[in-house]
This record gives sequence, C-alpha cells and structure tokens, in this order.
Amino acid sequence: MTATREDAYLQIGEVAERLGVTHRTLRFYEEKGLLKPPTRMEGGFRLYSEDDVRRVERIKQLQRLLNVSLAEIKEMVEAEELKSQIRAEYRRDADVAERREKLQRALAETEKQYALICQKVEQLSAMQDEYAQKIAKYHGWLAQLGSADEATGERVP
Amino acid sequence: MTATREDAYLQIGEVAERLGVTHRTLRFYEEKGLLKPPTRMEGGFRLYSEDDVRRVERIKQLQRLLNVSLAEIKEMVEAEELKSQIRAEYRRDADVAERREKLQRALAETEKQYALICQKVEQLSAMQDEYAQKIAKYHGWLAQLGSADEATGERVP
DNA sequence: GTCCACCTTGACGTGCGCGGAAGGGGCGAC
DNA sequence: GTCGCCCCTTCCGCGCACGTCAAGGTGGAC
Repeated sequence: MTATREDAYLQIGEVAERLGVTHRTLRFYEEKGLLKPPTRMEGGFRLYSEDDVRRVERIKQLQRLLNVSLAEIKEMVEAEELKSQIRAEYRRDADVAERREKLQRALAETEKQYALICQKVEQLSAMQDEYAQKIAKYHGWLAQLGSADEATGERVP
Repeated sequence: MTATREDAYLQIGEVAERLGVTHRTLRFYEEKGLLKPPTRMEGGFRLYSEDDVRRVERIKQLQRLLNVSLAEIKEMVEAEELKSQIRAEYRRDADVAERREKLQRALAETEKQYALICQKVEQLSAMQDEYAQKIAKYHGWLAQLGSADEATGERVP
C-alpha cells in the first residue's frame, strides 16, 4: 500500500513525457502558481502525484479549448481547489456557514466559467454550420462542373 | 452610385474604431499578408473596402474561436480568397479543368478547417457537460447544507 | 494661409509562454 | 568509488502579436 503510493509519484521527466510537455513548462507553472509545489525527494527532486498530473492536464485542456491566459486559468483551477478544500474540511467540524460561503464562491466561479464555455460553444457551432453550408455549396458547384463539361449554362455565383 | 462607392471606403482609423482594433494591428496584418494592400488616396492614406473590413472581422473571429496562429489564419483566409478568384474568373473563358482544380483545393482546405472546428466543438461540448454536472452537484450540496442547518440560507437557485 | 486631426513609415519596446544553456548536485548500477 | 543519467536553480533569449514613440506628410475647415 505504501509501495503503491510511492510508485504513484513521478519525477518531472516522466510527467513531462506522459503529458507531452517539457520540464520547463512544469516548473514554469509552478513558478506562476498554477501548480502547488510538489513534494520533494531528499535530494530535492520533485515528486508529482496523480493529482498533480491531472492538474496539468486540466491546465492544458483549458488552454487549448478556451484560449485564455495562464493568469485566468490560475483563477479557474484555484476555484477547483476550493472544492477539494471543502471535501477535506467536510469530516472536520468546520463551520457550516463558512462551508456554505466557500461552496457559493466555488459555484459562482464555476457558473462564470460555464457561461464562457456556453458562449464559445454557441459561436463555434454557428461557425460549424457556416462551414457545412460552404462545403455543400462547393460540392454543388463541382457537380455542375462535372455534369456540364460541355453544356455550360449553369450558375456559379 | 459612384458616390456610395466612395463613401463605402473607410480610413484606417474608422476601421479600427468599428472593429475595436488599433491601426497598428491593421498595418501588421497587411505586413504579414493576411490583408491584401488596400487602395490608397492620392496622399497615401489607406482606403479600406467593406470586403477588407469583413476580412479583418473574419481574422479576429478565427483568432478568438480557434486559437490558432496568424500564420495558420493566413492560410485559412487565402483559401477563402480562392473562392473569390473563381467567381471573378467565372465570366471569362477560364478553363473548366482549372476551375475544378481550384474548387477542389478550396474544398479540401475548407473541409480541413471544418474538421478542426468539429473537433473543437466536440471537446468543448464535453467540457460543457462536465461543468453542468459540477454545477448540479454544487446545488445539491448547498441544498443539503441549507436543509440540515435549518434555514438561514436563502440563495439556492 | 493656418490649424489640427488624421495619416505615413520606421524602429524599438512589451507581455506572454515558454526555450535553452551554464554550472552544479543527486541517484542507481556497476 | 565512479559512471551516466536525471535533476536542481539561475538567468538570458526567443517568437508571437502587437504597443509605442519619433518625425514628418495630408486633408479639410476656417
């Protein structure tokens, strides 16, 4: 059990290879506060947990899909961190009012992000439709060209 | 008619204000070949047509939604330019085979872009679902807290 | 003519998101 | 021990997408 736990920890190079990023990127995220400082070996080597790895994946996902700055992504992942805090505190005798406040903050942030995503999906879907129509038009024109090789009386705008 | 045509041309500052970009951005796009050099007044002032304006809007849209480099966007808008060329050549006695080839190139590029958009929409939709579930969970937890604590909470939408 | 807002080119500066090299230390195998 | 590889911090550099400043030309109103 302790063995599996220790095996679960990865050095920076392994994480980098797994996720297709460089060790520089991981250290950079740590510098910028997007990643909490990972645990270390005695000699100072960083040891990343599976949670850490998931966090990096999340960051990359947000970056790819939402096109927002790392500063904004930092706020986003910090909101997710709140959730973990709430979970951790759940067993203890944390104040109910305090827990609710945290939940509401996390919820508000999540809803903000959700709205952003919805907006993006909407716009992208519109663009998708637009492209589908363009493709249909091209196919139409090509069909005309194909059938009317000598009989040229068709309309191509 | 000539009057409306001339009125339709805009100076760089007007375009910038309309689109919420700076004149530097417009010049930059021109330098990089994303915008074809606009017509000029005698004194050298740039005069942008409505087509030019739409082109800039398009560039900005692609940038916002697809998160790709200007170099890639250049290729995309160049593909759209092919379509205009085909239109322009239609009246003339352009070779049918040549026109078909251009159409097919334009179609191929458009389909490539379409695939990219589909992929993005898919991933973003998945993320959207994920967030919707998260929000539902938060609401559930808040409801639990609210009922267990017997009612100082009011905001559980 | 004069004024002033707007335009021109050119060149250097900036913030972001890392890249890469220097100089040094840790770790496991032999 | 020592060899080789991976890791550490520090610091300068780079590409992208512009921002910004300088020095001057243009255009229409008065």
